[in-house]
Amino acid sequence: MLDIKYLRENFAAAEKALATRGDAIDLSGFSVLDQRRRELLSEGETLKAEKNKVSALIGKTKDKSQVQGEIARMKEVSAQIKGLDEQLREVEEQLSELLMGVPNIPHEKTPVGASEDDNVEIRTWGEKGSFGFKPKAHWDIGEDLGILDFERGGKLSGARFCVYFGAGARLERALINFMLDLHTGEHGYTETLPPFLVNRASMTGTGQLPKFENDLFHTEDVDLFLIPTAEVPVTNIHRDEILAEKDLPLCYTAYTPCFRKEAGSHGRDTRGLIRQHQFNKVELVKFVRPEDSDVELEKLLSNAEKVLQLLKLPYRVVDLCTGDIGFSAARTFDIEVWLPGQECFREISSCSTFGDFQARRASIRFRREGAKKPELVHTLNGSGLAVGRTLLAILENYQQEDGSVLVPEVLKPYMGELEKIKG
RNA sequence: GGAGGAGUGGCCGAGUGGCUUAAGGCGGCGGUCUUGAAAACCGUUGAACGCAAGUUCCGUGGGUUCAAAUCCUACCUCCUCCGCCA
Repeated sequence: MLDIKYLRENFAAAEKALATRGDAIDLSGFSVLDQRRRELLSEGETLKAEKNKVSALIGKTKDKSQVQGEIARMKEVSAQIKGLDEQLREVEEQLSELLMGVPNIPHEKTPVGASEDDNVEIRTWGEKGSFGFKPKAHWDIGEDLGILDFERGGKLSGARFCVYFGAGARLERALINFMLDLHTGEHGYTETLPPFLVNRASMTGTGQLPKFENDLFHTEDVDLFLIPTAEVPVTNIHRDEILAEKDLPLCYTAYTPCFRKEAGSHGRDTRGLIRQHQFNKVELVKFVRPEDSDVELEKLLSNAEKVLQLLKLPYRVVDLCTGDIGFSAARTFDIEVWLPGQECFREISSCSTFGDFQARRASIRFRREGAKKPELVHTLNGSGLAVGRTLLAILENYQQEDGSVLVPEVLKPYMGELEKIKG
């Protein structure tokens, strides 16, 4: 959510900045609602002050017959207050609906652009391997080795589900443990294991609701949602809290499965592990002081890159433009891994800063040493990494001509020292 | 799922319609004393909105009343017991 005061005082600038996102954002109702709200508030509060004063007087008067006139008048005033409060509630609801639907203002460093074609590649790492044969796509490698079974995934659940077997299942588990150990052991993150189902308030806090309910799986008998990313439960850990400055930055990592409807992507990436309704991810989440958020984003990004470097998987980093960043994000770097089987780079991590956008929605604040007033924190998060996509990148990059797949050096301890996955 | 009980400030906890501007304690912060510390003593200590006066917040939403932490109501959460269960 944007700062209502900022919007009031910098309306034109905000509108202009939001326009760089591309899609039309209607802020036209804001000024009228904002002004109406303040009028109702002031009118109601004047009456409440009067009511409080006279009620106290009535309370002090022993002989109530002397104050019958006041009592009758206050009855009238109470009714007026009730009416004003009702109007205020309606105006605030409309205002909140408007504000909750407005995306974040892009960071000043976010490149301006209309679509993903305007994203800026900022670096590449590693050598694309040269194969003496035509590299296969991971769905063929996985099925040939008997470690991925998309057909049975379909039988059990439907399209975009998969069953892992044997060394494939173990490789997924190895990657989760490897990533968590790296981030907790080397990068200073605290491991958390949050709920995979969350309530409406949590989804609203991070920005999935109210706008993107269609993308979420929802439970029928109780009003809960399956998390689309660990960002949601982990960021909401500190919802409605005031943190101590000395505890910042707070850095958490979490493994969770993620559930996405992928509404609107019918026909895209239908084969393989790229776009599943359920996938595993190790997430990194930070709560930081505003002045530290740019530096912390760089660190977060390098923490995610480290995973690919240790796995020796080639990748590039892309600075997303204003037209391509997500609803809540102010700035986003995507890490894209090289997939030789498909001869393209595919997103494997998305590292974002949200500024105070999520913190305001979720009311996550901190108090500076010695300060009286709390301030909003900045929140950041990034994948470190998407596990299914990492597994498929390993299959494609480590495949051998005979159809086997070498196990990356750093994963061997997690794979019982297995050297190679064979059919 | 059934039967009871309970939700008050950072924490504990008093408060059963107006004298609550939420007692008291703990913790935090500042001070006195001290070479320094501890102890003791004194003071101070929530948030939101509003230019301000002021208003609101005692789990959440409704209601009763001139007046609600307090009464009614629905919901949520936690605790105890029973049942079921990994």
